[in-house]
Amino acid sequence: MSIKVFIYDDNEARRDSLKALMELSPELQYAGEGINCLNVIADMQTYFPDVVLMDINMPDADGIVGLKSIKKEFPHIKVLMQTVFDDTDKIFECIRNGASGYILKKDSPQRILQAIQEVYDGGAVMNPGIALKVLGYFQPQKKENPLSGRETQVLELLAEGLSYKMVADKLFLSFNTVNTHIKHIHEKLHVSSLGEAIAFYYKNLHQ
Amino acid sequence: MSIKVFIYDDNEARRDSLKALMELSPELQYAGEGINCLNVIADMQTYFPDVVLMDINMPDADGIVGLKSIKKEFPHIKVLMQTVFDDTDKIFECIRNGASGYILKKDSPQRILQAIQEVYDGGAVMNPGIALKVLGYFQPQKKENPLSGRETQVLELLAEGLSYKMVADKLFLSFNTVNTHIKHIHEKLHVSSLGEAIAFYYKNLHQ
DNA sequence: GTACCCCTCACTAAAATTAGGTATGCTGAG
DNA sequence: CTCAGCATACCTAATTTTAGTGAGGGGTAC
Repeated sequence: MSIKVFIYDDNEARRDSLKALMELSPELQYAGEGINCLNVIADMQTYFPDVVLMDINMPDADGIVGLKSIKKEFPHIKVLMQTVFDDTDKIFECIRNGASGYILKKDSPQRILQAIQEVYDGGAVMNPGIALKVLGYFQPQKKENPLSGRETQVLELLAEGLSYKMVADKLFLSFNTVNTHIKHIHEKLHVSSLGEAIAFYYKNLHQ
Repeated sequence: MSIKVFIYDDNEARRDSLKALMELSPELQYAGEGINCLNVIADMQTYFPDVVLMDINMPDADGIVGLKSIKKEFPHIKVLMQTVFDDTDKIFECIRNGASGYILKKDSPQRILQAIQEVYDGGAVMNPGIALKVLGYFQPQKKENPLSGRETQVLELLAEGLSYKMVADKLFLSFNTVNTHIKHIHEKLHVSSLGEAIAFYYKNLHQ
Protein backbone atom coordinates (compact mmCIF):
# COMPACT_ATOMS: atom_id res chain seq x y z
CA MET A 1 0.00 0.00 0.00
CA SER A 2 1.69 3.14 -1.21
CA ILE A 3 1.40 6.62 0.27
CA LYS A 4 -1.02 8.86 -1.60
CA VAL A 5 0.41 12.34 -2.02
CA PHE A 6 -1.46 15.44 -3.14
CA ILE A 7 0.57 18.40 -4.38
CA TYR A 8 -0.27 22.09 -4.17
CA ASP A 9 2.00 24.36 -6.13
CA ASP A 10 1.28 27.20 -8.52
CA ASN A 11 4.31 26.36 -10.63
CA GLU A 12 3.44 23.80 -13.25
CA ALA A 13 7.03 22.75 -13.93
CA ARG A 14 7.52 22.04 -10.27
CA ARG A 15 4.32 20.04 -10.02
CA ASP A 16 5.41 18.02 -13.01
CA SER A 17 8.84 17.28 -11.60
CA LEU A 18 7.39 16.28 -8.24
CA LYS A 19 4.94 14.05 -10.03
CA ALA A 20 7.74 12.47 -12.04
CA LEU A 21 9.73 12.01 -8.88
CA MET A 22 6.90 10.14 -7.26
CA GLU A 23 6.33 7.90 -10.20
CA LEU A 24 9.88 6.70 -9.73
CA SER A 25 9.18 5.76 -6.13
CA PRO A 26 7.13 2.62 -5.70
CA GLU A 27 6.20 3.53 -2.15
CA LEU A 28 4.71 6.89 -3.17
CA GLN A 29 1.61 7.41 -5.25
CA TYR A 30 0.70 10.69 -6.89
CA ALA A 31 -2.88 11.44 -5.90
CA GLY A 32 -3.56 14.76 -7.56
CA GLU A 33 -2.54 18.38 -7.69
CA GLY A 34 -3.83 21.92 -7.31
CA ILE A 35 -2.55 25.37 -8.25
CA ASN A 36 -4.03 26.94 -5.14
CA CYS A 37 -6.21 26.05 -2.17
CA LEU A 38 -9.54 27.44 -3.31
CA ASN A 39 -11.04 23.96 -3.55
CA VAL A 40 -9.00 22.31 -0.87
CA ILE A 41 -11.92 20.61 0.88
CA ALA A 42 -13.31 19.26 -2.38
CA ASP A 43 -9.81 18.12 -3.40
CA MET A 44 -9.43 16.16 -0.18
CA GLN A 45 -12.87 14.61 -0.47
CA THR A 46 -12.19 13.58 -4.04
CA TYR A 47 -8.67 12.22 -3.73
CA PHE A 48 -8.33 11.44 0.01
CA PRO A 49 -4.52 11.67 0.13
CA ASP A 50 -2.40 10.50 3.05
CA VAL A 51 0.03 13.39 2.79
CA VAL A 52 -0.30 16.83 1.24
CA LEU A 53 2.82 18.58 -0.03
CA MET A 54 1.83 22.21 0.33
CA ASP A 55 3.49 25.21 -1.25
CA ILE A 56 2.97 28.32 0.86
CA ASN A 57 3.02 31.09 -1.69
CA MET A 58 0.13 30.57 -4.05
CA PRO A 59 -2.33 33.09 -5.49
CA ASP A 60 -5.90 33.52 -4.23
CA ALA A 61 -5.78 30.89 -1.47
CA ASP A 62 -2.31 30.21 -0.12
CA GLY A 63 -0.86 27.25 1.68
CA ILE A 64 -1.62 28.50 5.16
CA VAL A 65 -5.28 28.86 4.32
CA GLY A 66 -5.17 25.35 2.90
CA LEU A 67 -3.36 23.97 5.94
CA LYS A 68 -5.97 25.40 8.29
CA SER A 69 -8.84 24.02 6.25
CA ILE A 70 -7.34 20.56 5.97
CA LYS A 71 -6.47 20.28 9.66
CA LYS A 72 -9.92 21.50 10.60
CA GLU A 73 -11.87 19.12 8.37
CA PHE A 74 -9.43 16.22 7.96
CA PRO A 75 -7.05 16.28 10.92
CA HIS A 76 -5.67 12.84 10.02
CA ILE A 77 -4.22 14.10 6.73
CA LYS A 78 -0.57 15.06 7.20
CA VAL A 79 0.49 18.35 5.69
CA LEU A 80 4.09 18.98 4.76
CA MET A 81 4.77 22.65 4.08
CA GLN A 82 7.26 23.64 1.42
CA THR A 83 8.47 27.05 0.39
CA VAL A 84 11.35 28.94 -1.08
CA PHE A 85 11.64 31.29 1.89
CA ASP A 86 12.33 30.41 5.48
CA ASP A 87 10.18 33.18 6.88
CA THR A 88 10.13 32.84 10.65
CA ASP A 89 6.61 34.11 11.16
CA LYS A 90 5.18 31.75 8.58
CA ILE A 91 7.07 28.83 10.05
CA PHE A 92 5.50 29.35 13.43
CA GLU A 93 2.09 30.00 11.98
CA CYS A 94 2.29 26.68 10.16
CA ILE A 95 3.48 24.85 13.24
CA ARG A 96 0.69 26.28 15.35
CA ASN A 97 -1.80 25.15 12.76
CA GLY A 98 -0.71 21.56 12.80
CA ALA A 99 1.76 21.21 9.94
CA SER A 100 3.75 17.98 10.16
CA GLY A 101 6.84 19.51 8.70
CA TYR A 102 8.46 22.41 6.97
CA ILE A 103 10.97 21.93 4.18
CA LEU A 104 12.50 24.15 1.54
CA LYS A 105 12.25 23.87 -2.20
CA LYS A 106 15.99 23.77 -2.46
CA ASP A 107 16.06 20.56 -0.44
CA SER A 108 17.10 17.59 -2.54
CA PRO A 109 14.44 15.39 -4.18
CA GLN A 110 15.71 12.49 -2.11
CA ARG A 111 15.13 14.52 1.04
CA ILE A 112 11.65 15.50 -0.02
CA LEU A 113 10.67 11.89 -0.63
CA GLN A 114 12.24 10.90 2.67
CA ALA A 115 10.29 13.68 4.39
CA ILE A 116 7.00 12.48 2.95
CA GLN A 117 7.73 8.97 4.17
CA GLU A 118 8.61 10.18 7.66
CA VAL A 119 5.58 12.38 7.90
CA TYR A 120 3.41 9.49 6.80
CA ASP A 121 5.03 7.36 9.52
CA GLY A 122 3.80 9.84 12.11
CA GLY A 123 6.95 11.89 12.56
CA ALA A 124 7.69 15.50 11.85
CA VAL A 125 10.33 16.80 9.53
CA MET A 126 12.17 20.06 9.34
CA ASN A 127 14.83 21.47 7.14
CA PRO A 128 17.92 21.93 9.36
CA GLY A 129 17.77 25.70 9.03
CA ILE A 130 14.12 25.70 10.05
CA ALA A 131 14.85 23.37 12.94
CA LEU A 132 17.47 25.81 14.14
CA LYS A 133 14.91 28.59 14.32
CA VAL A 134 12.40 26.40 16.07
CA LEU A 135 14.97 25.26 18.60
CA GLY A 136 16.08 28.84 19.01
CA TYR A 137 12.63 29.57 20.33
CA PHE A 138 13.43 27.49 23.39
CA GLN A 139 16.76 29.11 24.12
CA PRO A 140 16.63 31.20 27.22
CA GLN A 141 16.42 34.63 25.68
CA LYS A 142 18.25 36.66 28.22
CA LYS A 143 16.88 40.11 27.59
CA GLU A 144 18.29 42.76 29.81
CA ASN A 145 16.15 43.14 32.87
CA PRO A 146 16.68 46.64 34.20
CA LEU A 147 14.56 45.91 37.27
CA SER A 148 15.88 45.07 40.70
CA GLY A 149 15.00 41.75 42.30
CA ARG A 150 12.12 43.05 44.32
CA GLU A 151 10.76 45.05 41.42
CA THR A 152 10.85 42.00 39.19
CA GLN A 153 9.01 40.03 41.83
CA VAL A 154 6.31 42.69 42.05
CA LEU A 155 5.92 42.79 38.29
CA GLU A 156 5.64 39.02 38.12
CA LEU A 157 2.72 39.07 40.52
CA LEU A 158 1.04 41.94 38.73
CA ALA A 159 1.42 40.01 35.48
CA GLU A 160 -0.38 37.11 37.15
CA GLY A 161 -3.33 39.42 37.58
CA LEU A 162 -2.90 40.46 41.20
CA SER A 163 -3.83 43.97 42.30
CA TYR A 164 -1.41 46.23 44.14
CA LYS A 165 -3.06 45.36 47.43
CA MET A 166 -2.82 41.66 46.77
CA VAL A 167 0.85 42.00 45.90
CA ALA A 168 1.43 43.87 49.16
CA ASP A 169 -0.30 41.10 51.09
CA LYS A 170 1.57 38.35 49.30
CA LEU A 171 4.98 39.93 49.79
CA PHE A 172 4.23 41.17 53.32
CA LEU A 173 4.78 44.76 52.28
CA SER A 174 2.74 47.86 52.82
CA PHE A 175 0.70 49.17 49.94
CA ASN A 176 2.93 52.22 49.91
CA THR A 177 6.03 50.15 49.33
CA VAL A 178 4.43 48.30 46.48
CA ASN A 179 3.37 51.63 45.09
CA THR A 180 6.96 52.84 45.21
CA HIS A 181 8.24 49.73 43.50
CA ILE A 182 5.70 50.16 40.76
CA LYS A 183 6.67 53.77 40.25
CA HIS A 184 10.25 52.63 39.81
CA ILE A 185 9.13 49.92 37.41
CA HIS A 186 7.34 52.52 35.35
CA GLU A 187 10.38 54.74 35.27
CA LYS A 188 12.80 51.99 34.36
CA LEU A 189 10.64 50.47 31.68
CA HIS A 190 9.61 53.86 30.31
CA VAL A 191 5.95 52.98 30.58
CA SER A 192 3.10 54.61 32.39
CA SER A 193 0.46 52.02 32.99
CA LEU A 194 -0.10 48.58 34.35
CA GLY A 195 -0.99 47.26 30.93
CA GLU A 196 2.25 48.41 29.36
CA ALA A 197 4.30 47.02 32.21
CA ILE A 198 2.60 43.63 31.94
CA ALA A 199 3.03 43.66 28.17
CA PHE A 200 6.75 44.29 28.67
CA TYR A 201 6.90 41.46 31.14
CA TYR A 202 5.31 38.90 28.85
CA LYS A 203 7.30 40.02 25.83
CA ASN A 204 10.72 40.34 27.41
CA LEU A 205 10.93 38.75 30.81
CA HIS A 206 8.48 35.87 30.94
CA GLN A 207 10.21 32.46 31.13
CA MET B 1 38.95 20.45 5.36
CA SER B 2 37.06 17.65 7.03
CA ILE B 3 34.75 17.94 10.02
CA LYS B 4 36.38 16.88 13.27
CA VAL B 5 33.99 14.79 15.33
CA PHE B 6 34.42 13.79 18.96
CA ILE B 7 32.34 10.91 20.27
CA TYR B 8 31.04 10.35 23.79
CA ASP B 9 29.54 6.93 24.42
CA ASP B 10 30.03 4.45 27.21
CA ASN B 11 29.59 1.52 24.86
CA GLU B 12 32.87 0.54 23.29
CA ALA B 13 31.34 -1.40 20.43
CA ARG B 14 29.28 1.59 19.48
CA ARG B 15 32.24 3.94 19.65
CA ASP B 16 34.16 1.58 17.40
CA SER B 17 31.40 1.34 14.85
CA LEU B 18 30.94 5.09 14.77
CA LYS B 19 34.68 5.47 14.35
CA ALA B 20 34.67 2.97 11.49
CA LEU B 21 31.76 4.78 9.93
CA MET B 22 33.64 8.03 9.96
CA GLU B 23 36.75 6.56 8.49
CA LEU B 24 34.66 5.62 5.49
CA SER B 25 33.54 9.21 5.05
CA PRO B 26 36.18 11.51 3.60
CA GLU B 27 34.35 14.61 4.79
CA LEU B 28 34.35 13.44 8.43
CA GLN B 29 37.36 13.06 10.64
CA TYR B 30 37.35 11.12 13.89
CA ALA B 31 38.84 13.43 16.51
CA GLY B 32 38.66 11.37 19.68
CA GLU B 33 36.34 9.67 22.08
CA GLY B 34 35.29 9.51 25.72
CA ILE B 35 33.34 7.08 27.86
CA ASN B 36 31.81 9.87 29.93
CA CYS B 37 32.00 13.63 30.36
CA LEU B 38 34.24 13.86 33.42
CA ASN B 39 37.05 15.41 31.41
CA VAL B 40 34.93 17.18 28.85
CA ILE B 41 36.72 20.53 29.08
CA ALA B 42 40.13 18.91 28.80
CA ASP B 43 38.91 16.77 25.91
CA MET B 44 37.75 19.82 24.01
CA GLN B 45 40.95 21.71 24.67
CA THR B 46 43.02 18.76 23.53
CA TYR B 47 41.11 17.76 20.41
CA PHE B 48 39.15 20.92 19.53
CA PRO B 49 36.43 19.12 17.54
CA ASP B 50 33.89 20.86 15.32
CA VAL B 51 31.03 18.60 16.32
CA VAL B 52 30.49 16.41 19.37
CA LEU B 53 28.28 13.36 19.07
CA MET B 54 27.02 13.02 22.61
CA ASP B 55 25.36 10.01 24.18
CA ILE B 56 23.04 11.01 27.00
CA ASN B 57 23.14 8.05 29.31
CA MET B 58 26.68 7.64 30.56
CA PRO B 59 27.95 6.87 34.05
CA ASP B 60 29.43 9.49 36.39
CA ALA B 61 29.02 12.51 34.12
CA ASP B 62 26.25 12.17 31.56
CA GLY B 63 25.65 13.86 28.27
CA ILE B 64 23.60 16.69 29.64
CA VAL B 65 26.37 17.65 32.04
CA GLY B 66 28.77 17.51 29.11
CA LEU B 67 26.49 19.56 26.89
CA LYS B 68 26.20 22.31 29.49
CA SER B 69 29.97 22.43 30.01
CA ILE B 70 30.74 22.54 26.33
CA LYS B 71 28.20 25.24 25.51
CA LYS B 72 29.40 27.30 28.44
CA GLU B 73 33.10 27.12 27.64
CA PHE B 74 33.08 26.50 23.90
CA PRO B 75 29.78 27.80 22.53
CA HIS B 76 30.99 27.44 18.94
CA ILE B 77 31.29 23.66 19.23
CA LYS B 78 28.11 22.01 17.94
CA VAL B 79 26.70 19.24 20.08
CA LEU B 80 24.51 16.56 18.58
CA MET B 81 22.69 14.54 21.23
CA GLN B 82 22.07 10.87 20.70
CA THR B 83 20.21 8.40 22.86
CA VAL B 84 18.23 5.21 22.82
CA PHE B 85 15.22 6.81 24.53
CA ASP B 86 13.14 9.69 23.33
CA ASP B 87 12.48 11.01 26.79
CA THR B 88 10.51 14.24 26.46
CA ASP B 89 11.99 15.96 29.49
CA LYS B 90 15.54 15.25 28.42
CA ILE B 91 14.81 16.46 24.92
CA PHE B 92 13.70 19.83 26.16
CA GLU B 93 16.52 20.07 28.66
CA CYS B 94 18.98 19.50 25.85
CA ILE B 95 17.28 22.01 23.61
CA ARG B 96 17.29 24.65 26.31
CA ASN B 97 20.98 24.08 26.82
CA GLY B 98 21.91 24.69 23.25
CA ALA B 99 22.07 21.27 21.64
CA SER B 100 22.14 21.50 17.85
CA GLY B 101 20.18 18.34 17.38
CA TYR B 102 18.70 15.24 18.88
CA ILE B 103 18.83 11.91 17.12
CA LEU B 104 18.24 8.31 18.14
CA LYS B 105 20.68 5.44 18.13
CA LYS B 106 18.35 3.47 15.94
CA ASP B 107 18.66 6.10 13.21
CA SER B 108 20.57 4.77 10.21
CA PRO B 109 24.33 5.36 9.96
CA GLN B 110 23.70 7.35 6.81
CA ARG B 111 21.33 9.58 8.75
CA ILE B 112 23.81 10.08 11.54
CA LEU B 113 26.53 11.17 9.15
CA GLN B 114 24.08 13.45 7.38
CA ALA B 115 23.09 14.93 10.71
CA ILE B 116 26.69 15.69 11.62
CA GLN B 117 27.18 17.43 8.31
CA GLU B 118 24.03 19.52 8.73
CA VAL B 119 24.87 20.48 12.26
CA TYR B 120 28.33 21.50 11.13
CA ASP B 121 26.71 23.61 8.40
CA GLY B 122 24.87 25.57 11.06
CA GLY B 123 21.54 23.82 10.97
CA ALA B 124 19.72 21.75 13.53
CA VAL B 125 18.64 18.19 13.17
CA MET B 126 15.96 16.15 14.81
CA ASN B 127 14.75 12.62 14.52
CA PRO B 128 11.21 12.85 13.11
CA GLY B 129 9.69 11.48 16.30
CA ILE B 130 11.57 14.05 18.36
CA ALA B 131 10.55 16.80 15.98
CA LEU B 132 6.94 15.78 16.46
CA LYS B 133 7.22 16.28 20.20
CA VAL B 134 8.95 19.59 19.79
CA LEU B 135 6.34 20.82 17.36
CA GLY B 136 3.63 19.49 19.66
CA TYR B 137 4.85 21.95 22.23
CA PHE B 138 3.47 24.72 20.06
CA GLN B 139 0.07 23.12 19.57
CA PRO B 140 -1.88 23.18 22.83
CA GLN B 141 -2.50 26.87 22.50
CA LYS B 142 -6.04 26.70 21.34
CA LYS B 143 -8.09 27.42 24.39
CA GLU B 144 -11.66 28.38 23.84
CA ASN B 145 -12.06 32.11 23.49
CA PRO B 146 -15.37 33.07 25.05
CA LEU B 147 -15.03 36.67 23.88
CA SER B 148 -16.76 38.17 20.88
CA GLY B 149 -14.70 39.57 18.05
CA ARG B 150 -14.80 43.14 19.20
CA GLU B 151 -14.08 42.18 22.77
CA THR B 152 -11.07 40.16 21.70
CA GLN B 153 -9.83 43.12 19.72
CA VAL B 154 -10.19 45.40 22.72
CA LEU B 155 -8.35 42.95 24.95
CA GLU B 156 -5.54 42.59 22.43
CA LEU B 157 -4.93 46.31 22.49
CA LEU B 158 -5.11 46.49 26.25
CA ALA B 159 -2.58 43.65 26.40
CA GLU B 160 -0.31 45.74 24.20
CA GLY B 161 -0.32 48.33 26.93
CA LEU B 162 -2.88 50.78 25.57
CA SER B 163 -5.20 52.62 27.94
CA TYR B 164 -8.97 52.57 27.55
CA LYS B 165 -8.86 55.97 25.89
CA MET B 166 -6.19 54.89 23.44
CA VAL B 167 -8.21 51.80 22.58
CA ALA B 168 -11.25 53.99 21.96
CA ASP B 169 -9.22 56.23 19.67
CA LYS B 170 -7.66 53.37 17.80
CA LEU B 171 -10.94 51.58 17.20
CA PHE B 172 -12.90 54.78 16.57
CA LEU B 173 -15.20 54.05 19.49
CA SER B 174 -16.36 56.19 22.35
CA PHE B 175 -14.77 55.65 25.71
CA ASN B 176 -18.13 54.48 26.94
CA THR B 177 -18.28 51.70 24.42
CA VAL B 178 -14.82 50.50 25.28
CA ASN B 179 -15.86 50.59 28.89
CA THR B 180 -18.85 48.40 28.13
CA HIS B 181 -16.73 45.92 26.20
CA ILE B 182 -14.33 45.69 29.09
CA LYS B 183 -17.12 45.05 31.54
CA HIS B 184 -18.25 42.20 29.35
CA ILE B 185 -14.68 40.91 29.13
CA HIS B 186 -14.51 40.90 32.92
CA GLU B 187 -17.76 39.02 33.20
CA LYS B 188 -16.88 36.43 30.60
CA LEU B 189 -13.39 35.80 31.89
CA HIS B 190 -14.50 35.85 35.52
CA VAL B 191 -11.91 38.45 36.39
CA SER B 192 -12.15 41.88 37.90
CA SER B 193 -9.13 43.83 36.85
CA LEU B 194 -7.09 44.80 33.86
CA GLY B 195 -4.12 42.80 35.11
CA GLU B 196 -6.09 39.58 35.36
CA ALA B 197 -7.60 40.09 31.95
CA ILE B 198 -4.20 40.69 30.37
CA ALA B 199 -2.78 37.67 32.18
CA PHE B 200 -5.60 35.57 30.76
CA TYR B 201 -4.87 36.95 27.32
CA TYR B 202 -1.19 36.09 27.37
CA LYS B 203 -1.76 32.66 28.87
CA ASN B 204 -4.67 31.53 26.77
CA LEU B 205 -5.25 33.69 23.75
CA HIS B 206 -1.96 35.15 22.65
CA GLN B 207 -0.49 33.60 19.47
C1' DG C 1 33.19 58.96 53.77
C1' DT C 2 30.45 59.92 50.30
C1' DA C 3 27.65 58.67 46.64
C1' DC C 4 24.55 55.52 44.76
C1' DC C 5 21.25 51.92 44.58
C1' DC C 6 17.96 49.06 46.86
C1' DC C 7 14.15 48.27 49.97
C1' DT C 8 11.08 50.05 52.98
C1' DC C 9 7.12 53.31 54.35
C1' DA C 10 4.05 57.61 54.45
C1' DC C 11 0.89 61.36 52.71
C1' DT C 12 -1.55 63.62 49.00
C1' DA C 13 -3.96 64.38 44.79
C1' DA C 14 -4.99 63.62 40.00
C1' DA C 15 -6.21 60.28 36.63
C1' DA C 16 -7.80 55.90 35.24
C1' DT C 17 -10.25 51.77 36.03
C1' DT C 18 -14.20 49.18 37.77
C1' DA C 19 -19.11 48.65 38.40
C1' DG C 20 -23.91 49.74 38.40
C1' DG C 21 -27.74 51.04 35.50
C1' DT C 22 -30.05 52.12 30.90
C1' DA C 23 -30.65 52.26 25.95
C1' DT C 24 -30.68 51.71 20.65
C1' DG C 25 -30.07 49.01 16.45
C1' DC C 26 -28.69 44.85 14.19
C1' DT C 27 -28.33 39.90 13.36
C1' DG C 28 -29.17 35.08 13.58
C1' DA C 29 -31.59 31.10 15.74
C1' DG C 30 -35.66 28.86 16.99
C1' DC D 1 -42.00 36.95 15.56
C1' DT D 2 -39.33 36.72 19.60
C1' DC D 3 -35.30 36.12 22.01
C1' DA D 4 -30.41 36.17 22.61
C1' DG D 5 -26.12 37.99 21.61
C1' DC D 6 -23.41 41.61 19.76
C1' DA D 7 -21.88 46.35 19.16
C1' DT D 8 -22.73 50.79 20.15
C1' DA D 9 -23.40 54.73 23.56
C1' DC D 10 -24.31 57.56 27.92
C1' DC D 11 -24.42 58.60 33.14
C1' DT D 12 -22.95 58.13 37.87
C1' DA D 13 -20.16 56.63 41.56
C1' DA D 14 -16.82 53.79 44.02
C1' DT D 15 -12.38 52.00 43.80
C1' DT D 16 -7.79 51.55 42.06
C1' DT D 17 -3.95 53.12 39.81
C1' DT D 18 -0.61 56.74 38.81
C1' DA D 19 2.38 60.41 40.21
C1' DG D 20 4.75 63.64 43.26
C1' DT D 21 7.39 64.49 47.38
C1' DG D 22 9.81 62.96 51.34
C1' DA D 23 12.46 59.88 54.28
C1' DG D 24 15.18 56.19 57.01
C1' DG D 25 18.34 52.16 56.90
C1' DG D 26 21.44 48.88 54.51
C1' DG D 27 24.76 47.72 51.37
C1' DT D 28 28.55 48.58 48.11
C1' DA D 29 31.85 50.87 45.24
C1' DC D 30 35.18 54.40 44.66
